Amino acid sequence: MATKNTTIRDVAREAKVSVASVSRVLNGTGGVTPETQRIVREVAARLHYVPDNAARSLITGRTHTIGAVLPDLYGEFFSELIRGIDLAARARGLHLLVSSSHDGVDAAAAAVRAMRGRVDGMLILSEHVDEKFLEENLPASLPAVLLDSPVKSTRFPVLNIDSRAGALAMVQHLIEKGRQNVAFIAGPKSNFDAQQRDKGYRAAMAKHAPDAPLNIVAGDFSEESGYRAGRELLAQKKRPNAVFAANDMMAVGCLYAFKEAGVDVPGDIALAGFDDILIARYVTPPLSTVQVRIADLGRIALERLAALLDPTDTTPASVQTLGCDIVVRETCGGNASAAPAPRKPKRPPST
Amino acid sequence: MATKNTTIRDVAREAKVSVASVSRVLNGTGGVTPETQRIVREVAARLHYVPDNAARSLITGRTHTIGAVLPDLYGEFFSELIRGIDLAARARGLHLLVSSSHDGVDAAAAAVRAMRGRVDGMLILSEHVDEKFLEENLPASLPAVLLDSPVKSTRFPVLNIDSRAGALAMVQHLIEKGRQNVAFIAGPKSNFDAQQRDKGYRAAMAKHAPDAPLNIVAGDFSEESGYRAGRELLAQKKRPNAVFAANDMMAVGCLYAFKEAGVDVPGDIALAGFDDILIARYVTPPLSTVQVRIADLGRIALERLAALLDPTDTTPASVQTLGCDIVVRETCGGNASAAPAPRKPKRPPST
DNA sequence: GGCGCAAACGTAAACGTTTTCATGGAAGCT
DNA sequence: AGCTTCCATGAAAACGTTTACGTTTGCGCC
Repeated sequence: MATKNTTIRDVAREAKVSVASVSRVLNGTGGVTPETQRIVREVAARLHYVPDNAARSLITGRTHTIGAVLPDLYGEFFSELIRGIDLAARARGLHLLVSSSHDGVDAAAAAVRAMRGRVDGMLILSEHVDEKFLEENLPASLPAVLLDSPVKSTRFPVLNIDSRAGALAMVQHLIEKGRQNVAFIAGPKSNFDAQQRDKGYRAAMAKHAPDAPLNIVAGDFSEESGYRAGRELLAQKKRPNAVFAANDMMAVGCLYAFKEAGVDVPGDIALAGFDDILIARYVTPPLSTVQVRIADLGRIALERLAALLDPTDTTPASVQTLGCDIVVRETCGGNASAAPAPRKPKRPPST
Repeated sequence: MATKNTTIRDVAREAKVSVASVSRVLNGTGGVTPETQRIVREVAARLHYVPDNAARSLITGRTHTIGAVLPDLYGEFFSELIRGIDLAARARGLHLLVSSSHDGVDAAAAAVRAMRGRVDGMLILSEHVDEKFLEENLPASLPAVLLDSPVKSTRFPVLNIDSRAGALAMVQHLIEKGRQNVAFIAGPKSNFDAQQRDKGYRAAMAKHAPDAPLNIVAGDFSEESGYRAGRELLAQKKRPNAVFAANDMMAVGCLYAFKEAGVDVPGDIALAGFDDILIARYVTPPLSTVQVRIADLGRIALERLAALLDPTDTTPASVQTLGCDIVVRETCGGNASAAPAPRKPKRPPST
């Protein structure tokens, strides 16, 4: 069990060459006779030799690993993001070190620092990260890409979802369907996306329904807060005829509040969410929402980071924004079919 | 940008002590005057010193990282599993290197080998892994825990979901509700869980409804295959009065097939799935299913692995099985309330 | 045949830690 | 006082690679 692992020296000895030659063969650096190569490879295979990554990293300064620092994420957003990152990383021969599940600026700082010497670059998604944070916690030489962040940095590329445009488009759609009185269920104040969606709502109202009153109720992205918001809206003297929730879970909560009160959706009140989570298409009636291509977000972020890793890269840091599309189902009075079409068959989870 | 990172030598020089002392202080090995400690810490903080993990790993042979090798997983199972693992890992000061998204035995082998020198142990969930595979691709000294696997090894602990018992309980429940003619929508032949659920179905039928015919239709865990299976069942001369699908997505597909055909669920046919994915409670009517505590699975697996990492550990390898509970909603003629209660507020995803 | 040159190969330094061992000095004991 | 014991500290080895540099070898050319 505790047998020593075979090292490059063992291979060298067995193959009757120097360690340098073994290294050259295995790395394809060239300058080795085909015959010698054959022998080395044969011996390496026979001894089950696998280079030790720690030693390799130490000398080369490269780990071929990138770190993903994420907040405490649940559900689809998380898995899709990781999937997008992992796929893109694999395509480039990079490994993925994930560090999720930490709220608080201290936890984030610890996570970032713990990656020193472990990764070549980082993908960071956290409310708590600003430029100062990065200056303090990131080694000067570590490239990083920020996801979904308000910071405008000259050093770090930022990749955002265009929440504002998505929200604007959806609210505009509702208004064009003849629902002027659009209410908005807001997300957490501190959340960047929530802020952007709020802005989108306001912009759409100002532009397309300037006479209608703004009607904003608080929420925190949870289903329960959506449910409460729904009841609150029903209690208003003048009920809105459309509700736009800052995310799908709140929209679902709101939907159940409406159902419970016997309010017809979309007959009495139209409803829309944001994110296009899986359940959006399974609630009754299926929920209109704004789709974010999360896996793409991960992929693009990783590609941006990979570019940074390449020393010949000269692309300046910039803020890039990923568009999102509205998907019209039934809750906003669209004309989709009654039963959702079976999803295109994806490879199923193993259980 | 490319400034050299500060090393332990820089700290030692600045603090006017030897590198040994700095190492001792920072690792809390003891044997250092409080005063010296103070100085070292102060200098280390001032210089933003962070130890290089590659060097540390090289000498200690420990990386404080565990690797998770997973197949190409989508959705909830994946994210919950990772979450469970990550949480438990963090609690132990371990990092998590994930390698998902690879089917095929070769990809799995490459993933496993690439982790040499990068991790202290591995969590492996893959159809393609058997004992021979591990012997060939795992360094002798690397501990590993297998998830959801049929292999019985003396060297590697295995952690399974008790799919068989869960399926048995659910089918038994359906029969006890008066539905003797339970049909089963099977999962992929090669999938271990699918096999276990099949066994559970057969066992329950044999024991509690020995006179009813077995009625098994094929599926592949996808919603679409569930939909097709549903239509197939409806076309039978003698329709079953209950359907148990090997996972929730197929149950949902089946449910839409029934809805489309105007079949009342659970009035005409009862329905149940397996996994308790999020959408199970949001379809109409809410789906009865078998709950798997996936995050727990991840947590327990990691704890098992962590125990293996401890050299004083003597626990022998064993096959451990994690129970699962049936959750009765409306599709099996249970008596749950009409609208699902809002879920207990979890921390919301960031978008 | 001597010369130079390039290709193949080997030697050893370097990477940044941890850890063993040696050393010096202070303190405790008789 | 002389002895041992113990503790804080430093010097240096070790971990397994890559790579700069030096050495050998083979070969063609004059």
